Amino acid sequence: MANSDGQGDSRASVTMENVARAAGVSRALVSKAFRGKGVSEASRAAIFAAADQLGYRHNRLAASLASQQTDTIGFFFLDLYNEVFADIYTGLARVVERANKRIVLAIGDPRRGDGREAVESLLDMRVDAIVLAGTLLADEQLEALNRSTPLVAVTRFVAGIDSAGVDDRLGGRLATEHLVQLGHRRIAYISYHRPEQGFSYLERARGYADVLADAGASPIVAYTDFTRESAREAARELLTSPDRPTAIFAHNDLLALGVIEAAADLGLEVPRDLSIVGYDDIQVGSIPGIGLTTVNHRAQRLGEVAAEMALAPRDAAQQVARHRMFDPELIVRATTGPAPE
Amino acid sequence: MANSDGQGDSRASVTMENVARAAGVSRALVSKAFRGKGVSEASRAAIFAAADQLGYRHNRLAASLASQQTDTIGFFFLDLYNEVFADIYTGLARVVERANKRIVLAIGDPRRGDGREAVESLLDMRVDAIVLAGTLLADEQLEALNRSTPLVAVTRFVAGIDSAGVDDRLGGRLATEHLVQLGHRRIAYISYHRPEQGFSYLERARGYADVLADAGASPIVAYTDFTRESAREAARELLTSPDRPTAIFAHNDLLALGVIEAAADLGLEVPRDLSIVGYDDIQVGSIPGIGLTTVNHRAQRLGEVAAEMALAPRDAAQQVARHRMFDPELIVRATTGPAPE
DNA sequence: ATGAAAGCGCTAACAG
DNA sequence: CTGTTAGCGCTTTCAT
Repeated sequence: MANSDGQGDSRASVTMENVARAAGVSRALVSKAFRGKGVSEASRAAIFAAADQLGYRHNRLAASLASQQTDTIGFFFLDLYNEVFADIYTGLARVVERANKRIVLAIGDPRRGDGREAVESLLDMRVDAIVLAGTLLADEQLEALNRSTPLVAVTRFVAGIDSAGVDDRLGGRLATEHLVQLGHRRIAYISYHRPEQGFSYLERARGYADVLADAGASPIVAYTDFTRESAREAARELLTSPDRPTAIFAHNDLLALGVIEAAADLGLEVPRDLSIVGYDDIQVGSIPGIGLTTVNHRAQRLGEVAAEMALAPRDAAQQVARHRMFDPELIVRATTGPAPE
Repeated sequence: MANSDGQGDSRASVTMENVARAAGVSRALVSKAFRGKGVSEASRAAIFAAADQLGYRHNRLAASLASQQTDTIGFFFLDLYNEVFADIYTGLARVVERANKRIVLAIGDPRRGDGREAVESLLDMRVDAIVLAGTLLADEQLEALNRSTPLVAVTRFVAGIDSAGVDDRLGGRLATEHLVQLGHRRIAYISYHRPEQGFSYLERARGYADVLADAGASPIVAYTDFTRESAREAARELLTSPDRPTAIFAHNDLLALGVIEAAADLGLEVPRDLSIVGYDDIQVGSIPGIGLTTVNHRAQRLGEVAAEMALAPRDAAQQVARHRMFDPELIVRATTGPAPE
């Protein structure tokens, strides 16, 4: 009795044709029944009965090919280790599901390239639109991609591309002002940088620079590759330099966690010896023992807004890109305190 | 000049047929060229030239439909907020990419159901195999699914299903013994429980019970839904009970973080007033300020092993399921200390 | 409401 | 090495 357990092999897939025959109707009718189109109650019943009797499973590949639409939104995000993307996804998924569409994911890796392949894979799948969070692609690359599939960038502003984010310059300012008010003057900024591409997520750095200029202090900037480990190293370097900073503003919370580690590595106490501010307000930052001061941009909402844009057919004639921008909010917790001395 | 920017509309997709015509060859040859089959150098060049001149993009939908294979592994994981899945994914992706296959993801949500729909979506996509991490589906459901598409369960053992994991009973024992050795007797366990399904991830709890029995102590168990918030509540309840535990062993690190929060909520100092042990050894657990004592199971490796199984065609005639089991390791950090008194 | 026929864009034998 | 001929499983007019 090799393999004859009722359910059968299921290797040879059951097709609509089979269901149609079993239900005594045409293939077209089965198709309609499955998509909730007008079908008589009798047929519908017969069809569904036949379908699950045969163990029929709708083949989305074939359906998408035939209908020329996938009803799917692609979502690329940079890093599975950065919780902020979970927030964005949560908001996105909520809206996309409500619209009865699907999401297909492509995950990048800040340690390995700019995620171009991951995004390409989304294009290959013929998604209706792509939402990008934390993309490392250059502006021109994004603009090129946008020509073949509508893009929505989260937390990133590029002229011709729809986007959702907060005013990062203001965010950078809030963070830095907070530190200045606490008496800090030697304030470093840990950023992302990809020299070969000639771009960065610059606005936060601008806000930082604005405030330092007003305070008559000079910027100290270190670069990372968007991983906690690299932030840890960058911070270590900063903190072992002759005139070490008394505060560090990290481009995001993940990097800030790296800074916290570096401080501990060097036996510095936070915030007594070093104040730290992040950006994103990820959940782990609020855990007692971390208590990270940060800038909140309501990532879930950004995901929702991005989803709405991705779902809304951009009006005819490539109208001008839509940019939705909100205000960030400073969240003061335990990693910031008065400057030493 | 409405929209005539060279690149064209790209709405009307370029097909293989177009490329073939432009290159002066047959459609079949284009197909071969794109799949690295034997094609003369001349044709190959002409084809690729024509292809990217026309902006051709290979349609995987059509390809999969025609070839009856997607070369894709589906990966379901429970929760985007639990870093352990990032580790598993990392290992999985490494192996799958090396094999030149693709991964399609389906993400669950412990707050909303058992992820059945997410897994179904993977089946709809006709993936070659599905790797499940943190699935909440019942054994029978998994067995049923396994009949239509090969499954590999990570960190979960079901008789008929391939799996990769560590000896959780041993892991539970290691964690609990550690606490007993520190003098704790009132040790609670925070678990996952889904009563309506009649199953749990039980092995860790068994290890815990084993040790408590040996120590002559009695178990104290609380249930959660696998979210940090619910662990926080469960712990709060435990910690405000008349004879509160001096130690809590959480089913995983994410839940342990919730316990840490609860302790802080109640003004309890860790580990002076309360010792905490997690399971998974996620990265954030090692951050100074958290320093979570935990059990490591090398999640990345589990992902790799699972990928290997998913890629290896299970031998003819449904042979017996393969189970790969490793040994867990206790990692002692700062959240555990001597029992009070 | 239902069915017939014509594809969607590609791959898979099989010839040549 | 190259082309021809059939489909893959479904959706879509367009009749009936």
